[in-house]
This record gives sequence, C-alpha cells and structure tokens, in this order.
Amino acid sequence: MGRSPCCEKAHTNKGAWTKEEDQRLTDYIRIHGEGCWRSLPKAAGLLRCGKSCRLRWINYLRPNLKRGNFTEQEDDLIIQVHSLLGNKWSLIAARLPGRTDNEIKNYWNTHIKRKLLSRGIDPQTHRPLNQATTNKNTHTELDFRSVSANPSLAFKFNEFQIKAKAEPVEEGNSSSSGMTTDEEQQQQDKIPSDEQELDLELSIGVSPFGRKNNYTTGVSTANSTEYKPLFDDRDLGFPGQASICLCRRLGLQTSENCSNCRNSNGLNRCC
DNA sequence: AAAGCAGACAACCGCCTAGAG
DNA sequence: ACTCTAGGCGGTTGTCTGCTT
Repeated sequence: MGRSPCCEKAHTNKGAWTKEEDQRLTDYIRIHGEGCWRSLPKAAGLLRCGKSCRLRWINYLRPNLKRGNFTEQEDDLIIQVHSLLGNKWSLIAARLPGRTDNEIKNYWNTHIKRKLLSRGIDPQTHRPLNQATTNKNTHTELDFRSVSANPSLAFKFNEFQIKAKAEPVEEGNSSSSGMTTDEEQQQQDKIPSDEQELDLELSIGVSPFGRKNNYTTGVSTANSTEYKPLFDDRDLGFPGQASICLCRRLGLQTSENCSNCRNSNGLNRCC
C-alpha cells in the first residue's frame, strides 16, 4: 500500500505562482493566520497543494523577509554554524533573521560551496581538501533526529554529555572515520591553526529544562562546561521558530550584530 | 541576433516525526 | 500500542535569466 498523496493532484496548479495567487494567499493568512495548511487552499480559493502554500508563504510572502545579497558577515556565520551543525538548514536559518532555510540552502550550494572549495576547504567537513577523504566524519555535525528518536541514545547524551567531536556516539571501539585513535590524533595535529579555531569544543545533551526539542550546547572552558539550551522559541518574536545563539561561541567579541542577542530595548540578553 | 551554456533560485518530492484518535 | 494525518525538513529538479560565443 502506497503513501496517500498530500492533496488532490489532478486539480492543483503547479509551477510558478501568479500575483493573484500570492495575493489570495497573503490576504487569507492576514485574516486567518497561519496553520491548517491542508484546508487552506480550498478556504482561500487556491488550486494549490497545502504544502505548496506553506512553502510559498514561508519562503517568499512572509513579512520581514530579508531579500537581496548576503553580507560577508552572514556568509561567515553560515559557514561557522554549518561547521557545527551540518546541513541543518532550518537551524542555520534560525540564526539569520529574515533568511529562510531554502534561501540559505540555495546560497550554500551556489556560492559558499564554491567559495570554500576555492580556499581548499571541503564544504562538508570544513577541513582542508587533502584531508577530507580520510576524515569525513570527524566534524561536529550532530544527528538530532537520531538522538530524539532513540531513547537509549538520548540517555547517553544526557548522562555522559558525550563530546560530539571527540568521541563516537556508537558503542564499541569503532571510530567513525575508520581510523585508530593515534591516526586521528595525527590528523588533528596536521590541522592548521585557523581550522582549529572552528573546532569549538561542542558537547550536547538533552535539555535539562525539560522543553521539547531543546537540545543543549555545552561549551567547555578550562575550568568548567557551560550548558545552555540550543534553541528556545521564547527567545524569538515568532513562536515555533528555533533559536541557537552561538555568536559568542563563534568568536564574535560583541553581540552588536546579533539580533537574537538583543531584546526590544537593545540590551544583550543571552550571551 | 541567435544559440548554447551556466548560474541562481523557486518549487516540488518524499521521508520523518509528533500528536491525535 | 497502534494507525493515521499534518506539518516540517532536506534533497532534488525545473525554469528563468544573464553571459559568452
């Protein structure tokens, strides 16, 4: 038995949206708000799939979207957060107000990938290209889905605060990169200093605050490890959006340019 | 001026998860 | 405990646009 289609495909428009469709969707959401995407097209008089409406709204019609070129600062932030989270576009987008996950994903694939390659850096591992083939799994990409879906894994994260970069998540002695500990150490020793700056000590654990989907970061210093929620939708103006504030941890000395670090009074609130 | 090509990005597809029943 | 559904996400595709030949 196959998967049931998300909508009646025979009577839905596909392809580019017309101005009239945009207007209908915008008007409807202004009056009724977001949500119930499945029934929205019919209610709004649109011959579109609910998913398509949601995507159009989120990626194009939603207010406060920032259009236009990415700044150098945004570039750097994307690269650094990507080095921590991997292809978690929605999480990366949560750090760039006004940018969408789709926009960042496209920008990554068309600009940043090339930029990194031209610098001799592997876009997936964030390591020098000549190391990329032997060191593919040693970056700090975190599989949040597997953590949340696997209670025993979640327990491990909670109990032991496993360091994502330094130790494999699976039990046993197999290294994720297929190298021995000594070989991995040798690879680490070869990494140029500027690369190592990106290798923040990142540990994660299930949120001690008991909020759903609040994964935490642990930032180790010489004396202690500080754990903070990675995202808390209360920190943002729009509920449901995830927030990760890493600006200090990513090396920014001030939070002046991080809108998520400032409250409505312009005061620093989370760094 | 026209054809071919590459880049950019909007939109779609299919999978996954959470929550309701 | 199980099934079903809606929403969300990441990967991929399609189309448009601008540049080069």
